[in-house]
Amino acid sequence: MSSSNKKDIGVEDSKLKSDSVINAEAAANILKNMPDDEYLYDLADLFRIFGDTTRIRILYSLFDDELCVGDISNVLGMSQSSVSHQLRILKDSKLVKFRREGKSIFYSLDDEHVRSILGLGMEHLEE
Amino acid sequence: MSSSNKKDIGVEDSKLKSDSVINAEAAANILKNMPDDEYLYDLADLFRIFGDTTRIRILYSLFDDELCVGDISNVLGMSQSSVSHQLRILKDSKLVKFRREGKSIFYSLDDEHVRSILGLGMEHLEE
DNA sequence: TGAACATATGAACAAACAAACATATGTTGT
DNA sequence: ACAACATATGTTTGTTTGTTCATATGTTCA
Repeated sequence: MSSSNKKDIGVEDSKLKSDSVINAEAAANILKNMPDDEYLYDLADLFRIFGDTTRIRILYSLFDDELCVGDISNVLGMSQSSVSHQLRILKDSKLVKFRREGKSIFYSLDDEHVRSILGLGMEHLEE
Repeated sequence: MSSSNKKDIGVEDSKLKSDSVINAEAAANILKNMPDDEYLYDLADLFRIFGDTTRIRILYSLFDDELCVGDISNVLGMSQSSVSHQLRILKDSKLVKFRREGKSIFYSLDDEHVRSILGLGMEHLEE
């Protein structure tokens, strides 16, 4: 804590917004409407998954169809180990699912949120 | 959702590595439909911004109304420096905008994508 | 059962990053 | 111009994290 949270509020301004610090009631209201910290932590965790180029590329390679690990490695020109490590992260976050077929394991996007989140991100970039 | 059309492939395609299941044409098609690397890098950059609890909390504190830096510090119980550093990152990514009013600088969400991206993330968590 | 193949996992290392501290920039009122 | 205030920024530091290498697990087929 470094600054006081009270100052001379403008005489003509009865609304919340002014050129001074908000009051304690408004602050409490903000905190009340905010999800609890654990939830926000999970949310940040989720977006952190999307925050890596390798994982983004993996997700995009799975956009239309499932692929096995070796295919992803070949398509993206990455090592099998690296792809597998990242797939585990994507799997733990329920962003991809998998099915085994013989020696291969096929990965695919787990739900529609993945596509829509990627889509919204792209929309934001186009501005 | 398509999922089971990759069986008898890769056998006669000598260009493929041994662990490939899809053929070269399919692989080329995936790459063709994928945004270029620079774009994907920007996309990962954008989501990385959301991938931190501090920034998520800042964004949520701005969900309904603008706030100045000191208000955010007080509401979230964080140092002014830390908030300011993170606001710069949010500002550079066009996730928040600001206006000066006297000594204070008021920050607010820059566009509706911020709210919708957060919303989609929350939807994904509820499953 | 053993060999070949496909994927997963553990450990080590370097790069990226957020928080803390100190300091600088910019604004207002006296 | 000076003092007080609000915010921004440079630097250091401890932590997180993605990649690589080596190895383990698991599957198929002869």
